[in-house]
Amino acid sequence: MVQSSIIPNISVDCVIFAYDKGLLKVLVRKEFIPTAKGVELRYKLPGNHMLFNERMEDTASRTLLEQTGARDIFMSQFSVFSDLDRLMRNADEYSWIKNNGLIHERVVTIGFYSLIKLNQPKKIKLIDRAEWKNVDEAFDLIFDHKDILNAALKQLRIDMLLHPIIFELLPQKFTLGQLQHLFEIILDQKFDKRNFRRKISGMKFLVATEEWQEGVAHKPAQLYRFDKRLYNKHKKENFEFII
Amino acid sequence: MVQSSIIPNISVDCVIFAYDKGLLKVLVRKEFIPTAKGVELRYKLPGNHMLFNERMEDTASRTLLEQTGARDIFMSQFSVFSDLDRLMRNADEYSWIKNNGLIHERVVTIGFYSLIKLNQPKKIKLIDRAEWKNVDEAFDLIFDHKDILNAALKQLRIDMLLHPIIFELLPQKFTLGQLQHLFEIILDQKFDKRNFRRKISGMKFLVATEEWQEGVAHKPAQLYRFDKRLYNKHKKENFEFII
DNA sequence: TCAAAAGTGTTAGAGGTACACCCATGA
DNA sequence: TCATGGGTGTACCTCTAACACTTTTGA
Repeated sequence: MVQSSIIPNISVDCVIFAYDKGLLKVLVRKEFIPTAKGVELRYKLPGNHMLFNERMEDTASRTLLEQTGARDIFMSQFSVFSDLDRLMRNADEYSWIKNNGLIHERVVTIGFYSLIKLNQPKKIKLIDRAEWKNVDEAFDLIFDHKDILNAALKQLRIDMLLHPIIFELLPQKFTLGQLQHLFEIILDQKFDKRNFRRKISGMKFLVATEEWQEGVAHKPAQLYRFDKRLYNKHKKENFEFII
Repeated sequence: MVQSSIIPNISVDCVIFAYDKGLLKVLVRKEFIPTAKGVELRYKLPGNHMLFNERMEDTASRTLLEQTGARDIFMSQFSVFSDLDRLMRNADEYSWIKNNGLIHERVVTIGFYSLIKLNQPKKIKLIDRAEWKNVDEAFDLIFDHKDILNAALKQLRIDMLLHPIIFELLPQKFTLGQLQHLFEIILDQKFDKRNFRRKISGMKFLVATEEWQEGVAHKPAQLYRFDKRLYNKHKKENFEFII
């Protein structure tokens, strides 16, 4: 891809969430920023400038593919960030990215958030310098990327109550305990186990498989899966997901 | 403002809603497009290219001010439109806007929707060629503006259930009948009058004034107002609006 | 045998839904 | 006096919230 095909004033930034070992993770890229005090390690969200022959969704897919090696990842455009000083809040960060030659003084960025299954079925291969960070430990992000992350989380919290997107973070087959726990960590709110399961069991599109957990030091849980077809049938009547 | 300060690839389009005589209106601009068959009357949403020294909200405010003469109008950024052919789906429309000299081949537009009080308290003065159209009669919009309008409506329907924004469309003092009717026409759904009023009366931030409707050919209704302070107090406990 | 999560019912209260009549006003 | 929307109460039912114990497994 040639340099000239880049739209200089528009970029797409991706907030890629994953659920791993009971924690909500976000994908960040390590960057080493030279400052007066020496080289500082900072993080940024993955992103790219939009190309002239791309829709914003294409730029987002390209970024996801580039960072994780995965295609067909769930993504949702949630907000735009256009503050005049968004790249210039910190002089060191700005001169660093300016020196990388990729950037115009004024870049409006379109925020996408993505949900990705870490285990199955697609293999995830992070590129060099990309890493998963716990969402609540991702503070030292450059530019306005912390704002973007917070806005993504806020949108995710709304969307997950209205649409069945939470399953994008879980393996194909999961336990109700995992499902409940994932709700709890994203919403930062505890649910009563029995009430949660009663509500869930009213959802016809959550179907029990004949498989059980293995190798756990407690009573193994039955595995469930999300049935998209059943969901599409039922949502017409039920209007939406609504947990 | 000089031409050179325009960012050529980014625009903001505004879907401005209003409630008038029991109908939901949207502001459109008349455009006369020369075609092989003669001059055709088409409509477009108001919008502007972003300037280099503007945030997207500034571009939106500028557009609102320019079209209606009003400031401090409620607005909300809801989506971005970046399809490659979004300005070129129709050759006549494209050559018309290209001849107006304002446009680059590739423009990504940021969609805002606005809610505006037609009667009070600010005086609305539409500029030439702007007019209110019933939302369900706004079909012949150019470019992808019909898509933008539909997306705005969809977002409005979600937002109005979660946040107390519906009052932005009503006069400062309104009847419960108006409020219910406005819900009904936006959501395209009927509500039971008694149940609606019971629910409403649980909302402490909707306060009855000591004024009544005048000049109506039926029993005059009591006027209510939305109290933002009370809302801000109560929402902490109640989490949100949620109708 | 211990620790850890799975799995399961009941009750009380709150909130939702469905439904019909009289009232005040201007035309 | 008629048409129009305003204003009101009740009964049923569903959903929510709160709560504790037994089971199965690996370590």
